[in-house]
Amino acid sequence: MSEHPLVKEWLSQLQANGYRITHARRVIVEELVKSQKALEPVDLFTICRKKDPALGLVTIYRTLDQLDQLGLIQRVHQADGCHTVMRKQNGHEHLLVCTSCGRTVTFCGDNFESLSSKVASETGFAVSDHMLQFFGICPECQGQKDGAN
Amino acid sequence: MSEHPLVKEWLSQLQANGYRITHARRVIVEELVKSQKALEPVDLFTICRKKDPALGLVTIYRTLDQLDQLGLIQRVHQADGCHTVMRKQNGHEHLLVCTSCGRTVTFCGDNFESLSSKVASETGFAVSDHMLQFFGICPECQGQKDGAN
DNA sequence: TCCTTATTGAAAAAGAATTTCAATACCGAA
DNA sequence: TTCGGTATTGAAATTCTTTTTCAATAAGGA
Ligand SMILES: [Mn+2]
Ligand SMILES: [Mn+2]
Ligand SMILES: [Zn+2]
Ligand SMILES: [Zn+2]
Repeated sequence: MSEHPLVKEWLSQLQANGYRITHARRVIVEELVKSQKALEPVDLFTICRKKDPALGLVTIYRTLDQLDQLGLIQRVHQADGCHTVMRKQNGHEHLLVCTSCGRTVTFCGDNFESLSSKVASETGFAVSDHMLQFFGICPECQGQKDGAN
Repeated sequence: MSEHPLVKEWLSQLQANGYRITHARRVIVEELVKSQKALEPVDLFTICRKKDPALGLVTIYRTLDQLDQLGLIQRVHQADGCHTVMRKQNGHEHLLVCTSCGRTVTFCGDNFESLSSKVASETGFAVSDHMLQFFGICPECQGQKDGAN
């Protein structure tokens, strides 16, 4: 029952940017914040509908756009495209994604300082950002396939 | 006029996998191999149509699928999705993508050996792969905005 | 050259995302 | 608390992308 502190934070951010706090937005934010899986818009729609049967898919798309503009969510890259989203991690955190079920965990410890400046000077590009993800099979999915584990 | 050696290589690979070498496939492969930019299917279609005005967009999609299955191309991740493709680099090479024009160069030098095994043991995931891209502005696009450079 | 069949492009269909619009819910001002 | 302006909503229509179907064609081995 306890409300995830990020929900309050996100709703405040929306409000601070001139958006109203509506029932639809609250439901969507709650589900996005708590999800441990990368979700497609239509997945999120299905989940949110259980809390608000009148919700429209179009509101999912609109709200995702808004949260994206506020930098609160990110697309998750997978072999077949970037159709899922998750809440954005801190700058130094990246995603490890289960290719079987979409479950994610985060990790940090990458350090591209020297590599990116080396690449920048060699190519003339002004390097401003990076995207890093690890892929693998989560413990639960390993168990299902291997039997006893 | 000289033909890119990769064209021959890709066509051989297609043939080795039971595909016929057709005019459409040759044109598509030539353009993909030579492109320095990440391309959307419809971009590739427009480009290839200049060499083969009868080409159908559906053949672009089909050929991209085949090349993808052979591991010859990869999706390029960008902030708004993964709608573009490029030829795949060697395992240790990654893409630096211009967020303004899509031009790409490659770099290597990342080393996730120890990080990925650390993450694996901490999370229980079987980590098998990673995806890394750098983003920035290429020299040409820098010049256009800044004036003299 | 001939024959088999993989491949093709057009058209239709399916799927995903966006736009339009009238009804409604939010929220600040009385 | 009520009221009123307007941001937000869901349904429907539209647009954009990708896939499927199918008859005609072209690749390439015999
Ligand atoms: Mn990082
Ligand atoms: Mn690497
Ligand atoms: Zn899993
Ligand atoms: Zn991606």
